[in-house]
Amino acid sequence: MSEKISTAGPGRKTPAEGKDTPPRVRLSQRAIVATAAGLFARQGFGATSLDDIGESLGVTKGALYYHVRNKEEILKLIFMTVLTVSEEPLRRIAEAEMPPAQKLERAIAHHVAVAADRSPAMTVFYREEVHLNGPFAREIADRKKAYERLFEVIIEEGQAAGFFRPGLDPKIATFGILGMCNWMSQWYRAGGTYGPEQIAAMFSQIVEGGLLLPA
Amino acid sequence: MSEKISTAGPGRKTPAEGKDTPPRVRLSQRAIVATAAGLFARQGFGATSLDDIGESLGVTKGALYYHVRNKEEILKLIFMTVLTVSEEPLRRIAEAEMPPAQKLERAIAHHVAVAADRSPAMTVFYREEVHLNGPFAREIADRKKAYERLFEVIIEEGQAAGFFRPGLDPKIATFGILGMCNWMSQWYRAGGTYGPEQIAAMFSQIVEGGLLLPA
DNA sequence: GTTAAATTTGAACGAGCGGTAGAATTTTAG
DNA sequence: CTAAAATTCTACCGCTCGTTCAAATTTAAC
Repeated sequence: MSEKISTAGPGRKTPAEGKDTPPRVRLSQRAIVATAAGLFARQGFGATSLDDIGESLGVTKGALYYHVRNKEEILKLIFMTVLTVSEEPLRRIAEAEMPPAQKLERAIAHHVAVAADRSPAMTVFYREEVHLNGPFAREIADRKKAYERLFEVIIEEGQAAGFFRPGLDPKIATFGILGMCNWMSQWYRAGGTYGPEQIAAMFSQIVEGGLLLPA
Repeated sequence: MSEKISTAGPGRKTPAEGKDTPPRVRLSQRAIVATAAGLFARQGFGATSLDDIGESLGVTKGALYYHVRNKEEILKLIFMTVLTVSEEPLRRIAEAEMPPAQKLERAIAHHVAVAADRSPAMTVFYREEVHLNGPFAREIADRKKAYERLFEVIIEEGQAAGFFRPGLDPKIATFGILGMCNWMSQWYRAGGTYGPEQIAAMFSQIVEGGLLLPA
């Protein structure tokens, strides 16, 4: 799961590299994963062949196997990417000293930002989880649950501090909030009417204040 | 898309049938679709073979082809089922004479009820849409959009009538609400702590009143 | 330029799957 | 019981796809 992540082998660097050689994208594990994420998001994991991925990269599928163990590993790497990008920032927000409402706002903003920024990977993350098996599937499930738990705790704190409506199950509220955000993978497109910040603001408005105007 | 939906052929009825013969489940299009929905939801469309479906029904895969044109049609029928069950009740709610808040509550309750009642089909509906193609894909997309539009209108009406917070884009609000509900396919299990009505009530509470207590 | 490592190619294999057709079996009507 | 219709089974075909591997090619170091 976490062996060699090195992208370039020994015979890879040009003398004048390291600051000005971005013309052609060298085949690498990262490039494969990024391209595959896009294809998986658009066509589905099962419906995307290694030939497809190779073609998108201008390479034969055989070449992929030098950088990646097999198709499953590509999928695994996509999942790892999403979790890696998501977990730590949220943990920092959860641990920060802040009024609950602000914590929740930032957590939502963070989650929406990731959903927007890593849109294809996010789509794969929440659609293709069925294709994971063995201990890795377990690991992902656990970390996902831990991630959700952070939202839960924020809500619990808000309730305990008397800021949030009591009696509302924090688990369900969390499911609702994450549902709102994660559903973005079904409609959000970069360059649309609203950017991530605006979407996050609207979601926060709904979640905190509700649609109803005070009578 | 809508040829023979008949479940039993001419040589099908037993003299004493029609009110007391439910012991063994006869193979039928409906049974195939129901079983397939469960398998598709659990393993994914692409990862479920016709052999799997046949085995779950105690039948060879060849038998399936007497009731269904091909694998794709099974998927199509699942989509039709979801839409058929969802559309009309929501339309009735949208057209009813009711205060906007109540309309929204009923719409949410309806959607949550469908999500809970048709959980596997719903999971397939929102996960395997990529596998549709041609005019059918278009039809589904259009009807889905029309369904969302009904929520949108309810919110617009609420804003116009001065009950709902103005300035909030009804499209985004709709995405948020439907996201909350549809996300149930990722966590809801029948027999859990809360039933559909309770979940719907909590979602309504969040969407209408928000988490924040009036200061 | 030469050499060794790194990377890619091209071809092939084997498994699994969707689909098909005719034979075989079951069911219903008379 | 019999014939016809309905339903299921068995066996098979062709195709796609993931994977492997030795050969060919490119790249980097000296």
